[in-house]
Amino acid sequence: MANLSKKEQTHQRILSTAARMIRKDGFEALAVADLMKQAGLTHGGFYAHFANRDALLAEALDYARQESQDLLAATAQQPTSDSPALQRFLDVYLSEQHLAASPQGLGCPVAALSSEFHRLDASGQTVATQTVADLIQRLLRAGAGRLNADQAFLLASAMVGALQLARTLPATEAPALLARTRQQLCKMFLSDSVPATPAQVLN
Amino acid sequence: MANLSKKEQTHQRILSTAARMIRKDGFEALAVADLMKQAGLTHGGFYAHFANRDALLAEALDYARQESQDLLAATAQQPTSDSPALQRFLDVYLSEQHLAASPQGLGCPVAALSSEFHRLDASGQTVATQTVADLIQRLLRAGAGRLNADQAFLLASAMVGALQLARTLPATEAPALLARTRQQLCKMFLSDSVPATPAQVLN
DNA sequence: TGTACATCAGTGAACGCGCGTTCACTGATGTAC
DNA sequence: TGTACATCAGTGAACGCGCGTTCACTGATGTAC
Repeated sequence: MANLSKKEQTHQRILSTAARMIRKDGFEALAVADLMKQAGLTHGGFYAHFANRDALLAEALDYARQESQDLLAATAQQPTSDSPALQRFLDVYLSEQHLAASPQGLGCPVAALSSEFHRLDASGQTVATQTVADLIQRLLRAGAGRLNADQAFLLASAMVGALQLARTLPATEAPALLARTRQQLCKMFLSDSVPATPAQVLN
Repeated sequence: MANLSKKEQTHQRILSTAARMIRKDGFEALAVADLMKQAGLTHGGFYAHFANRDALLAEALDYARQESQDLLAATAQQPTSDSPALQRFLDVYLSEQHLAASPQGLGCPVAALSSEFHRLDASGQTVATQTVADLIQRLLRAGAGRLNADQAFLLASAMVGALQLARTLPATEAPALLARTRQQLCKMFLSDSVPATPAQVLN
């Protein structure tokens, strides 16, 4: 970040702004003039930084992916905790803060945008695929041998789906529901000794 | 359907068209003039049927909810099968056909649209909440005592998330991945006798 | 150190276009007598 | 049965607006001498 030219700094600022906007309001709602205004610029300069709006969307998603990855890594790798990495990942991902993140333009872009990925252009699709693969990879790494690829995919699906459904249900119930979902997933994927049939987990 | 007036028939035709369009391209992409054209009408007549575009979106989501509910009920209640209702529900929901449904404007509207629900207006939110609650209720009923509410929410999250993530991953891998996800979920939520720790299920 | 000039990131007016919405009108339908 | 009229679903021109994109220009920066 230190050796960026002024233009590169501006480029990053536009991307950072766009990464927030797409998570808040979706890809389609992002207007070039609005983006540039929010980044403190005028709309004409946009095309000195990006070939067109579609290219910006792909770059912004990639920026959000990295940002979210850095944040989750930083939060989950606090050395104070001695719980398993996967447990900490679940705690952060299914937290009340993360539930509230995407309306603020923060948090995991998959949870914010996954049902819109298939409308991106070809290069956007590539970034989207990588973003999903990234999330699964991070779970695999956090699982540290506890998970295989299929289990990581299922866990990622459940986590992403849980955030999206919880956001749609009444705000009064959502946080508690999400907390209980986290407990279920922890018991299913983190208890080595205890068998984890749902009936046993919850009754 | 038999006793509908001509205007009511037109209304249903617009809704049916809109329900397909939103699942295919999302809420934001639906243009009033395009919708009316696809329904075989001119755009001016739109406002004799709906207060405005937002009201149409809410009604179209509700139409898609009912349509998807009817279809799933019909498919899953085939009397030829003697497998549990929940198993049949999972088989249909995580099928290759359902994976391919939303790009065609068919299938479960939650799987097609869940990350866009929070951008609907107030009455749209109400329908969205009901649509999600509906999906969970159908799982509860299909579970027939096997599931409690929290388990149904987790299962719904996993199913919706799995479809969305599978759609983003390479099309060559997606169907097989989804099939293995279905197997995992069946073993986790349908085996009464066998303990279902993921490690045991898959290794 | 001071002046002249090239570079180029960012500006803002302008473009063609499609959007949601309005409204005066048309023409088919069905009722009144 | 036949004519006159009211109803009203649907038409299509028009509106103001914001969109993505273009491009001639500005003015700050840094290099050459």
